[in-house]
Amino acid sequence: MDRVAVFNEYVRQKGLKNTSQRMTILETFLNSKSHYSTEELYLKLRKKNPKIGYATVHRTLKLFAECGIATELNFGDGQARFEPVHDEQHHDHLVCTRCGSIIEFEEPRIEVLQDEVGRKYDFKIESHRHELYGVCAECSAKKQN
Amino acid sequence: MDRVAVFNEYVRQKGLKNTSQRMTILETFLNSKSHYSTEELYLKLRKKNPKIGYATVHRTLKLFAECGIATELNFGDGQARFEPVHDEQHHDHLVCTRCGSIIEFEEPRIEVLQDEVGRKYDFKIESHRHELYGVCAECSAKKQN
DNA sequence: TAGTTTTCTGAAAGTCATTTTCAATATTTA
DNA sequence: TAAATATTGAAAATGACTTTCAGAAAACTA
Repeated sequence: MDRVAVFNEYVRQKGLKNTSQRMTILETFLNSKSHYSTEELYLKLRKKNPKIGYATVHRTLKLFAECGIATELNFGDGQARFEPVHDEQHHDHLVCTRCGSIIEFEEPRIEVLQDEVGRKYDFKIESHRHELYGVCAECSAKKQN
Repeated sequence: MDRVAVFNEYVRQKGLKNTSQRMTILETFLNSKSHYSTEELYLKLRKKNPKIGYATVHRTLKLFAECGIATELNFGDGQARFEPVHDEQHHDHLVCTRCGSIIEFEEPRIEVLQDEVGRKYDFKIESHRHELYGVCAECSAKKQN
């Protein structure tokens, strides 16, 4: 079931309504680069439809996260970011503290060790955050300021 | 060099001043349980000195993080938390989403894999965040609500 | 399909943690 | 000790997010 279908099903089951705004936001969200903040997506959406409100974008992104087609991220810059959930393997992020670029990485062996930690503490892991902050290859190559 | 000395040295080198507020905050911070939010530490400090201001507590905690004797944490509850840096091995956190309790864990093998990820992407890792969210043993044992 | 019910929307106001401002105060330097 | 400079606390400002509310839109019902 694709993500649009998942969303429609969620809306139906919850007795919510399927509005044109929600469809526009969903479409734009799914076709965007990952890791948009609410603000960024809002600005992008305004170009398509200048009347769309920030609150609606925000509420809709929350709704996406709720129904499992988006993941909320937070890289410590004080703005929530959202990325579409994809079918591929789970990934975490490298965040460049110079240019803000975000690289996704997968490391199944870390996931295994995480589960091990959970078992050790009798802790039921439901989610995790794992981010590596530093300087990306491009920024390292540039002259130091 | 202990953490008080590190702080004094930092203050000296930067041409800052060593005030009684900073000393009180440092002392209280180092002798507290980890993971205090600014608000929590502020309330605790007010009992010692009711005239101390929130802004001063906040500024001083930032200063501690700056000079390396505190780590700023953020567990997604919208409040920054700080913990004193200790000499022991680096640790990360298990955060219970029911009761808010925080368990520290160490897993050197994860650190090794992290470094490997960094090398793979030619990324200079400076810091990281790794948090596992879920239900702690105590909350699991309690009746479900 | 028209009427009814319910949810949505966008603008504006509110919230909350954090950050800044600024005049008074304290520390450090000369 | 005076002069220079940094710090403090209260209050105001900021900024991301959240709520409110009246009008608009969607879904249900007869």
